Amino acid sequence: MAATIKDVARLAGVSQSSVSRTLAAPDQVRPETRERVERVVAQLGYHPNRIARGLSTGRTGTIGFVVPDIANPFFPGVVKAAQRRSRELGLSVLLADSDEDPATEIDLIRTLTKQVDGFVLCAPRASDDELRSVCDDVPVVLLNRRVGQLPSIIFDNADGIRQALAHLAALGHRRVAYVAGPRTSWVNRERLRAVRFVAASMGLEAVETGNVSPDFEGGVASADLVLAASVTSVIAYNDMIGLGLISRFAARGVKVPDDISIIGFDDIPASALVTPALTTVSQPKDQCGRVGIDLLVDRLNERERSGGSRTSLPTRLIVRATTGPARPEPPAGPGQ
Amino acid sequence: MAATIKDVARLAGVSQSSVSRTLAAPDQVRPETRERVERVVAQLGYHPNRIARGLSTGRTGTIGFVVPDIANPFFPGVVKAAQRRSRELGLSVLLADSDEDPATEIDLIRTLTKQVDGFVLCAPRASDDELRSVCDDVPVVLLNRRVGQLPSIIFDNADGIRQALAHLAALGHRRVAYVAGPRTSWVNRERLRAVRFVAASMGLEAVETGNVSPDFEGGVASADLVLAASVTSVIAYNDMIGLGLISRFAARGVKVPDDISIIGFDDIPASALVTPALTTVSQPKDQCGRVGIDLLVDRLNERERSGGSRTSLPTRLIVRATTGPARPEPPAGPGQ
DNA sequence: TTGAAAGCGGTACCAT
DNA sequence: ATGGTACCGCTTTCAA
Repeated sequence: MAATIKDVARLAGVSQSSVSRTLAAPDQVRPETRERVERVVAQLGYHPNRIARGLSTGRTGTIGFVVPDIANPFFPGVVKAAQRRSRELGLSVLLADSDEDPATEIDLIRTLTKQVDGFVLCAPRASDDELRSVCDDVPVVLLNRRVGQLPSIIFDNADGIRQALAHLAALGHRRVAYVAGPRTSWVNRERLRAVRFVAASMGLEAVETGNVSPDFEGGVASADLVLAASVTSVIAYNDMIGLGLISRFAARGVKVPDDISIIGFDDIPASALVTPALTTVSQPKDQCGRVGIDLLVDRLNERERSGGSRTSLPTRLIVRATTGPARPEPPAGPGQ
Repeated sequence: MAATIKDVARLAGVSQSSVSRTLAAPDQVRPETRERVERVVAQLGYHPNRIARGLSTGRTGTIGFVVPDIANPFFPGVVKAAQRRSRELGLSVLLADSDEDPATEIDLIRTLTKQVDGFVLCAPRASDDELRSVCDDVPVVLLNRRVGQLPSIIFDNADGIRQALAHLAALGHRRVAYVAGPRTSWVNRERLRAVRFVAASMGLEAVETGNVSPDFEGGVASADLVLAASVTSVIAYNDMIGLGLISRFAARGVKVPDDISIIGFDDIPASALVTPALTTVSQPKDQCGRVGIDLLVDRLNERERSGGSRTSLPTRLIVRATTGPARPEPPAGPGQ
């Protein structure tokens, strides 16, 4: 079996207390003693049992990280960054996948609550009220979701939309479609609002083609609607929809970007790999994951500051091959 | 604070032992007592502290899941399945990302060892010896890697290669290139060996274009080599390389699949999204993740069976748009 | 069937 | 500076 603090104490001829101190507060122990302990620690390859430590300190050294769907290409990047940052801080990450189900999400959190010091909730699907109630029991940081004053990190969606629309306007586009994601999505509402507001302020005409599922199929399904809308450009709720649009446009012989320009959101890995590569609004996933951990750790340490800090991360337009100058005339829709 | 077993015991007017029993072995307590306890449990929303339980039982209810790179599109699918299965079994998953670094990997495992009941090591990068030594301390299941008799789950790479080559042969191809992945990769060696063996047995001519990094850039870099090899078809070590090939071929005006057929490996999500969609050998990621957990749990329970069970999962060719009939003449390479 | 009590491996307070 | 010791929350003998 692995060595315990007792073994170390015995072999070093000191008390458990001294061993514990040597590890936690080396300067509180005489160099002589310290060295003796350290030698034994090294010799035995002793590593304190974090579980046991957790029991007495109340701190587990573990952070719960909840995502709706780890297979969704947006999340791995965030998880990776969070993971890396946690390691730097000597923390572990307990990952939980809620399968996009609000009930599972809450259930997961409740079950794990005592195993972790706090949670980073990535784009949580639960209701505001549920989220609030969870926060009463355990420190939480929200990613990509804002609920009251709870500490959260979001991306500057409005500015992303602004950059996208400015880009299109500069290319001479006047009519742009917005393919909306799930009606229930907080982020979708944010982007939709921004499209309306910014388009108006830029003198662009924004048309909405309705809500679709935020995946490839959703994009495929909305492609014909977009065409029928006689626009020269389209902004998709996310990249998966954008990819679906590209695919369906190709199948219908609509040239991208000659006939129509496409802009996605998220900059998922696949966007750079397709042909033509998708112009997209990138959200700094790594920064998001890192800051998420940092914010949570801050809260863990400074228990006094109960007022949540709300952070906004910049987005950045990445121009690739799906955007180009507007055609003089919009492409003919099927019914024209 | 959250309720403890003491609170429940006091309110129910019984001992801690009875509460513990009510939860662990309900049939060992008088129905009367049980009901009283259960009522209080419900009333207090009591959930046993898994950390504390872990201390006394030596079981944490947590499984360590180590991946080289969660951002590698192959892994999220596996993780998701493992996650789901763990949840079904009431287990939690501690995810660790080694950043493709063997040293980090081992370090991670050592640190986490006492926090978990066992590990599932996904395509571990460490050496055979290191892996063996780890296994002395904690139950481990290997995914996509075989080390001696250690319990492991691999895919039937050879059969995947066989299916791929048979498909190409049926399309009339006679010369096929294999774009190899990292020389150090266990899986690459497996596939390379199979290519040589199976091609020979089918009367196909296999040419090797050398090792490249297993990513998009690797594919791009090898595309011209493939062309110069005057083959009509190519099998890539993995899909990312395949995607790179598609991209570079498109840039060079080489038509896929008319001029050359491409087959990838892994069936990562992006493969289905690109145009033309990539024909690929699919490995059942979900099954892999699920079985990985099951196998580990088996070992956890039946401590006697120390002989490792070695499982092989079937692979399946998914024909999409990058494979077609062989051209009568191979495309002209640059130097011809 | 039930309760008392001894750990599990640490931490931290209190003396010394 | 060091050692003794009472917990942390739960499980698990061992008696009753």
